[in-house]
Amino acid sequence: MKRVSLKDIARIAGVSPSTVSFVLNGKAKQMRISETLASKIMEVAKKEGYHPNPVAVSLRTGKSQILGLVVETISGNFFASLSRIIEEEAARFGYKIVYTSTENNRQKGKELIGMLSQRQVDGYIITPTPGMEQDIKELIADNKPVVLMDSYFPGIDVPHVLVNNYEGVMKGMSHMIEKGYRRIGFVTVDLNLVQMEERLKAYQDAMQKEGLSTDNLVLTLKYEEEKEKEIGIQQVTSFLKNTPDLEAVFFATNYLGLLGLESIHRLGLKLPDDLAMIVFDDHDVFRLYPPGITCIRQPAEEIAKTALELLMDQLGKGNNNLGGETKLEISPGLVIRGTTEYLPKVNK
Amino acid sequence: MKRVSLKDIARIAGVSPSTVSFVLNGKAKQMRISETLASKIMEVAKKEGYHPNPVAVSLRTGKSQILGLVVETISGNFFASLSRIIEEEAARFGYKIVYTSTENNRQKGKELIGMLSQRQVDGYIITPTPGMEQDIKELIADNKPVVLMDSYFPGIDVPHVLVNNYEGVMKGMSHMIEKGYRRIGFVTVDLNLVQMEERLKAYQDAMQKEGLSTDNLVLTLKYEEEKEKEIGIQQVTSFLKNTPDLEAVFFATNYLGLLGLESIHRLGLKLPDDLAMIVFDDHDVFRLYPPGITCIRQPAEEIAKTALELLMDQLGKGNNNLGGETKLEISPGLVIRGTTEYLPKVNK
DNA sequence: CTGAAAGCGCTTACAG
DNA sequence: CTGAAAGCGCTTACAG
Repeated sequence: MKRVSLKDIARIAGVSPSTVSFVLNGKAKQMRISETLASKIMEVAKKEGYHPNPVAVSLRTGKSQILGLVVETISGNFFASLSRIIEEEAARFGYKIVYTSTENNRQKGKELIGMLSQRQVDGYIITPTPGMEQDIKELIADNKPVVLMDSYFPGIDVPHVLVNNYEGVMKGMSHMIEKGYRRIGFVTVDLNLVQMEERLKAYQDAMQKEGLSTDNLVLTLKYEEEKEKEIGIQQVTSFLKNTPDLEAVFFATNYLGLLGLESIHRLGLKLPDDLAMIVFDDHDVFRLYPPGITCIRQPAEEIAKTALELLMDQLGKGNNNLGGETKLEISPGLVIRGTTEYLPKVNK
Repeated sequence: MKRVSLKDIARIAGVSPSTVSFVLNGKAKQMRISETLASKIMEVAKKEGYHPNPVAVSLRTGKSQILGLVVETISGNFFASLSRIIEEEAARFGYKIVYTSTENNRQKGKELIGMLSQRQVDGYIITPTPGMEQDIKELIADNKPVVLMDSYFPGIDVPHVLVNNYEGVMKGMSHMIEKGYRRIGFVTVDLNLVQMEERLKAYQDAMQKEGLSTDNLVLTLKYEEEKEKEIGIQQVTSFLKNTPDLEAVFFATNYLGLLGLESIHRLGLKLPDDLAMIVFDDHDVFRLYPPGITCIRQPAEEIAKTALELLMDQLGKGNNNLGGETKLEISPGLVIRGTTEYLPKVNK
């Protein structure tokens, strides 16, 4: 059962391949092909079950209708959500997604060059990690359509869409402060990424605005250590134990929040009576969790959709309704598990 | 900055394209090309930064080095884990992954035909859902390499790899029974899939073996209703409330477990004192959860790796160390959150 | 209005 | 040992 080719259709319809191609690509009237002939060709194509070979089209046109998606890790709710939505949306524009996760590359020292070298993708959506700057610059220099998600490099002028980290943390801090919390700790990681800096800054600003000191209230884990789960837990545990009068802790990432949960569990602390917790959540992980935790939730759907639109803009598709924007910040939602009642006032 | 082509390399090296092709494809000595010439060509290629155009290779050879991955939903820990591992492993064999989720298709009535019609993939790894039988048959008839994951159709002879559902539930039930639980409920969904049947059967067999009745202890949600989260929760809630002397509940899927948690929360029941819970977990979702829950965990990594190996076998790669096996069942792990101490004996 | 021809970048019989 | 040539299945100037 061989596939029927365009040439087959031409033969059967008794016309030349070019005519078939024009008709099938909707250029019939542009080429002034008679309605009669056009519809006859359409019919034959349909009857024979003709589907153009995308590989041949790609070779000829230089377009593959495939987008490269580079995420940190496909497992993990946030990135999985992003991927799912991007795939859905891309399909609407006739694009497929091939994805690569960078988690190994970073460790094995492999770059996403491997990805780049396969230049059969029409565009890239990338969640940047430190050290990827060079690769992205090459892409840009190569005139490849690129959109960054979740983070960006201040030095590189490329469209990116991410949650408004500063505003998110601010919202969360305001909420905590309003609830009466004063001694609020902040646990972060020394990843050299803008979003981490923004989050820390917002925390500091929020505290300062209230005239609250942040001395000894910030724990910054080393990135390498953080990944050693046990080491991370011990550092957080020690931080929680040795910080006097701690009333609440803000975890700057979802992963840190998990470390925090384990620490709290080990210390036998009760949420939120002994300690309240607030997390800049990757996504909706904490929906599983019992009350006593406040989450800043990132709107994965909005981020993903926007990123794809920005890419479509570059590819000349889409509605261009985003104009010349190259940076979009999306306000985060504030999610509180179990309603705010679970975050009691603190007796000062 | 145009890409260098094979022809360019040939010109620069002063040989014909064929020679370059042979050398670069490691057929130098097979074609009796002199070492000197070969290494010279290699050098030029390297110096010019030559990378073969995969699209051209694909058109010529009919192979794309791309595998199609069809999962139910990419968001969701289990499938995300599967995807990640498959991507990793596939990369080792030089394959990329393009994936499609079926969650929409099912609803919108679209089949994965869209996927099929793009026949530029070399093989398929598919998580089957009801109604996909016909598509899979076509693939087989078309001689496409296919491996099913997580489920299979008894009527179709195609390699598949999944967890041993029966044994998994058996293990879990034995554990509960050993702990002293007798009135154990079972919540499932009327999905017409082998794995669901196996799970129910194991529950029934386990109970029967102990001479325990299962009358009124099984709740089967309608698939459509299950998806309406609120309806599902209400049904489970009502089941929990109206089943007298219920000591424990076995949830047949992860999603059902989530409904169960919400129900338990709403009823104000305390885990595991008022009610113990056991879940056939999609993956490691419940690692987040507090003690009192027992999980049957599916070994995503093993499943994914095995599936890929089976596919590589069909593609003529790999080690063929799986022989002629076309069905692999993997024993599930039994994971108990917070150690078994959290599952107290029941006073009968 | 329509067809013959070139060419996208490779691979691989085939002929020396 | 090496090169000229065909061909994978399309698209698109170009010539009628």
